[in-house]
Amino acid sequence: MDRPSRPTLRDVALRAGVSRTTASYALAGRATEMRISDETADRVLRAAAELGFSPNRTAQSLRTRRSHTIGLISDYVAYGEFAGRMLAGASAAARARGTLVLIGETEGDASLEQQLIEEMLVRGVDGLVYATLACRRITVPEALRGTPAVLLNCFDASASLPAVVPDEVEGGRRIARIVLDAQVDERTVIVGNAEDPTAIAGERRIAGIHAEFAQASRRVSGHIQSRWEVGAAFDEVSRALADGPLPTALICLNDRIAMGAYEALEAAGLRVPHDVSVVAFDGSNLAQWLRPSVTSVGIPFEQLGALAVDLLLGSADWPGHAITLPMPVIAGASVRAVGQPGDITPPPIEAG
Amino acid sequence: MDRPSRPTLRDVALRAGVSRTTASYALAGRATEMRISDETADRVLRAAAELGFSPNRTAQSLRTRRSHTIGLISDYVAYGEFAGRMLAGASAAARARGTLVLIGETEGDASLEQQLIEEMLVRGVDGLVYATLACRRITVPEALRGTPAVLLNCFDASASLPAVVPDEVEGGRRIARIVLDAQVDERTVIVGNAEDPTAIAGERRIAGIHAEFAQASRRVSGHIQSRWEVGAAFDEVSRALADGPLPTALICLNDRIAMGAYEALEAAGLRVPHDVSVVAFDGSNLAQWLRPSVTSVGIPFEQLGALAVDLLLGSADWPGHAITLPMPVIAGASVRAVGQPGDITPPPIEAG
DNA sequence: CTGTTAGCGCATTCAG
DNA sequence: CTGAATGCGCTAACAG
Repeated sequence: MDRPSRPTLRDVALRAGVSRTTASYALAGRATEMRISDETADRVLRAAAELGFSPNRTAQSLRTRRSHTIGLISDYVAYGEFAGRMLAGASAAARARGTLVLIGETEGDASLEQQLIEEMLVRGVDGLVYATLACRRITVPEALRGTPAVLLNCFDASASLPAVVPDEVEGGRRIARIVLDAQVDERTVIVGNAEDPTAIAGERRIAGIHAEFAQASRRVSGHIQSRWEVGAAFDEVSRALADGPLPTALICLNDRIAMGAYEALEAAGLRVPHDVSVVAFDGSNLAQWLRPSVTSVGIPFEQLGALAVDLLLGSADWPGHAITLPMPVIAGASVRAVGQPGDITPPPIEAG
Repeated sequence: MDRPSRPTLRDVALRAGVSRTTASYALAGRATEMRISDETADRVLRAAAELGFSPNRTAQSLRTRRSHTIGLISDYVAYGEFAGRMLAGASAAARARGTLVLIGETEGDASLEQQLIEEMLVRGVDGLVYATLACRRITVPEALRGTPAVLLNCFDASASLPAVVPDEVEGGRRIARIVLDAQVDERTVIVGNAEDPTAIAGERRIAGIHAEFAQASRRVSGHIQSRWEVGAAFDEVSRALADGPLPTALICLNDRIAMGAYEALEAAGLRVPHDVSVVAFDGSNLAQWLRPSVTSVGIPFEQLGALAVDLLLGSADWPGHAITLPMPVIAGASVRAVGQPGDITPPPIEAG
């Protein structure tokens, strides 16, 4: 008493009174090409519909070597909202092309990574998306060679594989422009370190900020080193506030740092944006939940994921170098508007 | 010039100088059972290793009707950290049994849901996990009938399918016990509504809180209705603080509400836990990031996901009704300790 | 226009 | 102990 097995092509052909070949062609939409009469093709289609037939992808895959399935390997699929958004974007783009996504979480373990890639390959995936939670420079795993693959939120120095990453430098410029435009840039301080040599988001964001300030003939006044965590940021910003002159603007390298900075400012009796303007990166939910909401440059995770899949499945072209996607500014209420009264009235500043 | 195709069983047999049958048995670990000499079996294993052989799962699957792949259907895989944690737990449990996970996000669309289930079935998945982001009562989709399936973070009233859910009632009791033990329960107010008839977390948490209070011959003093969002909670708690008597303890139905409550308390010049103790549900990162960190009852998402998969793949037994998993208390610093000075010194309270 | 035939790579029954 | 033969469900030459 097994569960009733699904109808097979044979059943459809039988019911339509044709051969399996004819049924196959009709179902594949190659009726006219194969000069099958409309009447016959129609009969096949009707039979299939009545039986609720859909082709067994396993058998189809064995024959055609296309599984309509791709694999997505990531260091973390469970770390906050970001990985989920990449997955969602990739999954939606794949589904739009009739393919499903197999997931694998490596937790950064190279051996596990290789096992997962192998497991996907023996299942005949049509290709692999290799993603990282944090944007980083990587060396392509050996197991990825010989298979269609695309890098998502990471890239290889030799550009051996198509890659999709956020335009972090331009993102840095955008957030800097907001500070400059609001004229709260008298004492702008960056918060967050950039010590991990493989995670490149920090250095690129900083580079963008400096570039935009330089272009406006301005300079960033300081840099508070801090891990990208709430607690660390609270500690470091608190210390900086106690030690040095008050900043007029804080550019936090991510939203968690902004949260820590908020807490530190509040503890110091400073108000955002009245006393200090705060901007950040990531555009996470957290940025919107804080009071006032943080103006933050978001990461287009869904689009990154979707583009990676489109690249993999051939509907997008690869220019031969990493594709960068723009980072949207998500406006909050954490920047003092020009002309809005504050403790410090912005004086005209001479260019450095 | 195709990429070199993977070695096949034939190649292994050839290299070992045996038939495909023998190679198959040796590789399947059925050497002794089939009375194959150790020497021969060894030769096969070596040949396989040298060639880097692993069986083509597609072919294997077509023959055996087992794909070593399961599908996970969820309304949202991209909504915050929760869905990711379920995925991670499910994925890890599956991998431990040599199976991979196919994902599908329905966004609550029944038609899309059915399509995704069908797509997974035609790929020959060994079973399906049907998950919801919020714990809810559901009616099992028709497409799930006739296939091994397990419900994750949701359940069917008729218990037609194995289900795994957090023990929300016991979670409610635990958080209530913390408030009672700390003796900050003079004026305990619940924050959050429970209006969605299908999402049962709210009503169960509330039931647990009331039960524990009743057992201690105490009563909850009030209930602030609010959507489970930061902004809404800020508004409602602010209003309540302005209108009525000050609470001594706030039990927030999730962490986002707690964040809104924190902001409202701060705006009202009240300190946590000095003036008001705050506890919550979900145990999200947010609870740890707030200052002071929020004592929160967590949801064991990884374990829920893992257990669902174990149930599906047959290594765990189903008692015939939904399995509940305990919700761990994640201690924070948001509850005033017994004897710690506060604006309100807890007097002995007469039982109601 | 349609049917026959031959595998895709593997597991398995049945003779040696 | 081992090898030849069969078929999972489907696609695609290749004849009719």
